[in-house]
Amino acid sequence: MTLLGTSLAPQVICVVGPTASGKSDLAQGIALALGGEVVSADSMQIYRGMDIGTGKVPAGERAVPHWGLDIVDPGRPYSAALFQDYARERFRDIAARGKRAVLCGGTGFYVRAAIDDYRFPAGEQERNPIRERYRALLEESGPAALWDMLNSIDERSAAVIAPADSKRVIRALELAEGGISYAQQREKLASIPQSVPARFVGIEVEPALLRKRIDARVDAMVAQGLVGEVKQLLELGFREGLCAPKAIGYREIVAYLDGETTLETAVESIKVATHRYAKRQRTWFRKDGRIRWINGDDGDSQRMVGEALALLHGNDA
RNA sequence: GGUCGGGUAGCUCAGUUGGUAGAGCAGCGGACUGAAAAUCCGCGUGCCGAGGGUUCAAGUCCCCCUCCGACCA
Repeated sequence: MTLLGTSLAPQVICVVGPTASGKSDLAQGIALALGGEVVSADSMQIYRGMDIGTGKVPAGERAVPHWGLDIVDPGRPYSAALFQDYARERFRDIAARGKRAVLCGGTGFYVRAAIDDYRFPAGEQERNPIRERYRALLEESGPAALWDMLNSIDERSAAVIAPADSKRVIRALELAEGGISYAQQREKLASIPQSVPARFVGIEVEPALLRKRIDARVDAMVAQGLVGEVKQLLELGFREGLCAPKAIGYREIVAYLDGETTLETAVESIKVATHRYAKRQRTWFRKDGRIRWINGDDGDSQRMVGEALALLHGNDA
């Protein structure tokens, strides 16, 4: 919208798909071909020091600038709202230099926050006393009591949130204190307009094949020193973080280092958790009609880049 | 070779006094406006190892075969 006026409106190219589908290579390949720069939309790659387990493209393999990596310490909370600001700043900056932004995301929520007209209520802060209060309440009274509470304050929101979904119950309570209705926000969801000019390319991989690829990737991460990486993070107070310690691959290795499981079962759990994560990603992206899908079964990124470019050009005005 | 266990959903197993089967995990489908790799919701037809028998009716009882495990030789 702000970039109208040129026939060459530099649309952001979004590369999406489940983990291990080959997004990073495809995004970089497209950026290379178009003189672009990659902006990662990944809720875990933003953290410094979480490299192996998040599958960050190693610094030595970055042929174009990569943004959205290592922007915050693992102890810090982060959010889709912060990413929205960050990504849009990057888009502007990249465009100002005459380059093309290639958003590469596995975190569907972040992709939508960056591209679509999501309006997050103001007032974000690092330590959220209201949230902490409700969290404490959840601890002592349980999920049902919390939901009942929401139900008495904001019936409509309670109606659309499952009683066990404490995270959203808390968020709705928070919003209610500020006079905002969670339910009302949610109703607008379906009709949110796109606010950043963009094109979408998605990679799909046959599920059974993807699972095998994920398993191999997890084994490779362990071989590359995932355990050591987690140890180092723990020394830096990794446990205190709100989001980062929940990352797949990290929480399981922490459990192993705490002596709660064997390395073998930890690795097995990482694989299973990643399969499920890929499933959720598929579900998320599947419903987005803007995405043009290309097949990534063979993992041939050269071919995928060619196909993606053809697809993008074909639609170009 | 013999004795005892056991062969039931992809995996681990339940299955009451015989009335054609059910959990967990996996998997699949879905939701998702400040945590999203998070959080939550929904989905269980499988030659009950093969064959024969008893019975109105067998995963469940009897016979035989077969496979796995343990023990005895």
